[in-house]
Amino acid sequence: MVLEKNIPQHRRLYEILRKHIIEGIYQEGDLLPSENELCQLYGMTRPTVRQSLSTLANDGYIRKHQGKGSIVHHLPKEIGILSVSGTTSAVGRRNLKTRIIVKPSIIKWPENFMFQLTELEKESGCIYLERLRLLENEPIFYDISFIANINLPRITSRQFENRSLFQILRDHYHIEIKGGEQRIKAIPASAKISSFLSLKKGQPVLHLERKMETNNPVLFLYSSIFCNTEKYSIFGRF
Amino acid sequence: MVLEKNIPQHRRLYEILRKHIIEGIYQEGDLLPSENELCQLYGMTRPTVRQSLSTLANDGYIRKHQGKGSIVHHLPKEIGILSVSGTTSAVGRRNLKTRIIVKPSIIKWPENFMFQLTELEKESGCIYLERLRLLENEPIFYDISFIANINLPRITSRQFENRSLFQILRDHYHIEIKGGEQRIKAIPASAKISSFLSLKKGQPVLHLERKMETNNPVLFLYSSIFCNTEKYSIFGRF
DNA sequence: AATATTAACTTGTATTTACAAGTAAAAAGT
DNA sequence: ACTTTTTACTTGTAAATACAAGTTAATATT
Repeated sequence: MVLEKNIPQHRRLYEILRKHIIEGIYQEGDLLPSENELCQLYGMTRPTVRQSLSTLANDGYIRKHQGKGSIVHHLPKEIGILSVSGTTSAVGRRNLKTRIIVKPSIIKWPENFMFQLTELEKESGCIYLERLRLLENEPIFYDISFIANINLPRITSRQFENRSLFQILRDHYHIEIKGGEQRIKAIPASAKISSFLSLKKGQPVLHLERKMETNNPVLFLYSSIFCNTEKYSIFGRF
Repeated sequence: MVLEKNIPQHRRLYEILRKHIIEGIYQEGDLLPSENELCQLYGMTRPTVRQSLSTLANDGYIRKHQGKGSIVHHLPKEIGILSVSGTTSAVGRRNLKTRIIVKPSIIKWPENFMFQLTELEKESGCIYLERLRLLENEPIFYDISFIANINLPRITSRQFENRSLFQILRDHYHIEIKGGEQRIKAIPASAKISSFLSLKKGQPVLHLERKMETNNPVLFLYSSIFCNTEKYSIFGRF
């Protein structure tokens, strides 16, 4: 859609190294080239290289050891969609399908919303949708999303099937997820959730309430996610 | 115990600002002094100040906006023990008590341990303990800990009551938590867990399996934690 | 052969300098 | 009164330089 040209050098190196790690060119336990070598290889100075490595370390791709070097950390082998350690959610994707259950529509915000809303958000109303996400053809997530209807023209008429919501927001509206917060609970599955996740009613389900920040300071994305964790676990780094 | 003298400047500023935020001297939404002002105030140069701010941003205490400044982010108001966003676990502590259920002892590692162990770990055996943690006098966490028995003399004879395990490790053995990973599941409470957490058997319980890395590259801490999330949620930033 | 020392690496910390890019308020123009 | 432009701030990126401190392997010593 839009070709980003002005990517900073440290970002560029970050992406290169990250890709190499994901693709297995650098494997778990491997030593990355030293900072000085990376400087030479990519024509940057050490502070710039160090910034890339620092971000990689923060995102859990490498660990740094003084005197030794940067060591590639093992990738999460479990399901990575909710890991949210990296900037994108591209960690080890499996066979993931998305099915729209409730098509996106503009509604009023629910009473007693799970997060505190700003006045601007309340006035704007929200875009609402429900999706079921299947992993290896098994229903694992039931995802209810709320997005404040701020500067998102024609969003309800877009194709959401088998495309990441985040991808649409990035490609069409230049919206990037910068961070967020979440609350996690274990709850008994309701009738609705249990049927979608093919569980017995009352079986334990993981419930996540998330608020995501974007590069637009007034725009947040909210999700209420129910997970069947009988087979898969949610994985996280810290 | 040991007085750390050689604290780097960026670390020092990080701790100062973090403390000010926690204590409410800087409140949510407030603008921190600009980078140049901080340079003057604390006699540092901008890269040094920026390193402090970068860490604060990473730990979720502030958000940075180009052209605007560093804005104090709201602190997690829920229970912070498992937030683990900061370097220490000092986020908003409430009335938290710890009760030892199984006193620390040295045992062999369980068969089929929840994480892959190194040969060194297997040989060393592990220190095992079980603790119940109460929040406002209600049992919330049941924590089963495993620590590889590597360079930890006399640890089984130490006082664990009402003292953080991490604190003991830091004060007596200079061990700091650097990061880690975890798997999260929702499971039905077993008879044992339900009785400790005063729940009905089969009620949903959050189960966390954690592996924590330390400043000693060969030493890891492991915990299997069961949480009663009826009243409190686990809070996390990303 | 075993131990201690040295040297050559590695990352960590810190200063100095410069310009780019985003934001907000003051100043100028209409 | 309103809009546009300028200005003065903010953070972001990047280079060049220096030394400290941890690690490892080669070297010298015992």
